Amino acid sequence: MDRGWGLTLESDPIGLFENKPRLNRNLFLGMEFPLNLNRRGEQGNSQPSDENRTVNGVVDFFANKNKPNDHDRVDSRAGINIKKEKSPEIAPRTDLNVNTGLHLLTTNTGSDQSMVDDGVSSVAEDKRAKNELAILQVELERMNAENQRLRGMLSQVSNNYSTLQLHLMTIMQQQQQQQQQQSSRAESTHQHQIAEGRSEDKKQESVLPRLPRQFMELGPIAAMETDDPPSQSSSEERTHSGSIHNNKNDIVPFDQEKGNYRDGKVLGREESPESDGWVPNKVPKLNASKSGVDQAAEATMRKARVSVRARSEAPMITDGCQWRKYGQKMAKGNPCPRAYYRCTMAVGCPVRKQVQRCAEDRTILITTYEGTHNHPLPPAAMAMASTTSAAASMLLSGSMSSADGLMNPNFLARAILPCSSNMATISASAPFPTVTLDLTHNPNPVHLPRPTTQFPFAAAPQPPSPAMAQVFGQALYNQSKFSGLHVSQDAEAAQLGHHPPPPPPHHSFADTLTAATAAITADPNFTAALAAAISSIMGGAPPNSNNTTTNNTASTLTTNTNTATSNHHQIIGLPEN
DNA sequence: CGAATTTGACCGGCGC
DNA sequence: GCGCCGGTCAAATTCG
Repeated sequence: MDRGWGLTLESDPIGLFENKPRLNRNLFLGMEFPLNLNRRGEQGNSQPSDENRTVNGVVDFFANKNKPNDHDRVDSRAGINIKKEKSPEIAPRTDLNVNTGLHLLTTNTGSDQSMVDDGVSSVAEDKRAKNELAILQVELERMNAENQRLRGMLSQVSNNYSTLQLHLMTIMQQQQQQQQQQSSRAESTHQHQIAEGRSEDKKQESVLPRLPRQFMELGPIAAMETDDPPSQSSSEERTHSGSIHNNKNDIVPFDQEKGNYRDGKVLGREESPESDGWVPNKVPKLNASKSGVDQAAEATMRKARVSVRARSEAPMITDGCQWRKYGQKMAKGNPCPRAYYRCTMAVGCPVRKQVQRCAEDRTILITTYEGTHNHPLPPAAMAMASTTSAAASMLLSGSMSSADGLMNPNFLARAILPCSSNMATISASAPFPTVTLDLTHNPNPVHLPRPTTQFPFAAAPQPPSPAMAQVFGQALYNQSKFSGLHVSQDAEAAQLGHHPPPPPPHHSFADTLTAATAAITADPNFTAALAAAISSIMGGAPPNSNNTTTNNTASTLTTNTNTATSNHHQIIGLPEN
């Protein structure tokens, strides 16, 4: 059960706070550190669990303020904390009376007080401080009222935004349906003249340009569609997701108490998805009113998964997002339990992930992501999310456009990574294709240089462990490779095993990453750009690197795909060890 | 005391 | 139709 995280800044899908209410954004930013550092109130002790949930004070502020009955408490905390805070970080701001006044207040009651040796002037100062305090309180109340109003506006605009997007999606689907009908008519007309492959190409052309963007930009809407497709009458009809196992072809006999997870009484659960914004992992049954391509596209869009294999002793990869565990199960063929998490950075975010250790090598942590975030992400989360989105988009764009793409294991691999069928074999099998980013293998020096640059965890104060830092740094690095914007200056040197240069400055990487991510997601021809970038990189453009990573940590980007059927999972193209 | 996690119950697809 | 199985829910429990 979700417990009302309320509206967060991340759930600002239209960038309202990026544009208009500058004053309030400043207010929140001004409160960011006091709230974050001292958010438990007067005692000043912060609760670790809360801090774990807190990416930054802005997020936390919004989340708490919107919880019922928590608004006043948070506000009072803010006031108290600000008064307590003498930190120079709360700089006077000409555009923000609250902080300006508080700064004056703390100045008067703080270090400058020693300068006041005259009793009369001290009383006067005290009076003045009290007056300012009263003014500030009034101002704070006014700000709170304005915040409430703006929050209401934001909510309304968000709703309108969602409604419009749904409407747009409906129109786009209708248009595409018509387009495909025309296309199929044309195909049948020229059936004897046009080769089958060319027909498939035509279909690809009509489908491909739209889907990646749909995935990247309309992900939230796609997720909403799952819940309530406007043009689909059978919103209640659902099929179940296919199984996703560990990425090994292990059919290890596994005896477990099967009765634990089956049988029982019927329970009405239809209300929960709407009430808490959570979209169940269900795929609507194929609707007869839709074309086969549409159906496959929708199903694949929702079910595409990206699995990340990484060596880690930690129970979970730190990917910058906030997750809540909602289940754990024993999966067949793996003695290690599989944990289920959902993203809690925004209300109703459809992204989930499964975390499970590999049966063969329990140092390998398999994290499988599904869905697209419906909220902005911090840079650290952006890295992983964009990487997985990129891989999923890559997969979807190929798999949905053609039956061959779905059935041919090497379809995408040949198209995208012709230089290496071993490292980057990709397959996509209906209904739930999975791309595996294998970060556990050493790089093949011929095809891929050893990327050992350790990147910072932009949103994490400290990595959970050096190994994790390397793993996730690898993910970040891979992201940068995907973007094609991470310029390498020592390609050949690294490829030849020469001593690599020192790592790039950390502070600039986050910016680069953000820019790269933005560039990726903004590219209308995402798939082509991505393929080109990867091809060029795989063709021999090694990145900056150093020798800080041990050999057993993540260093190979391998895009594998599971051929997922209900009981058999085939890994194709796993690098031989 | 609120939030996060745990864990048994339950659902629904799919294979036999 | 039955049973297996992955996935999800939600009450109970734990944690900070």
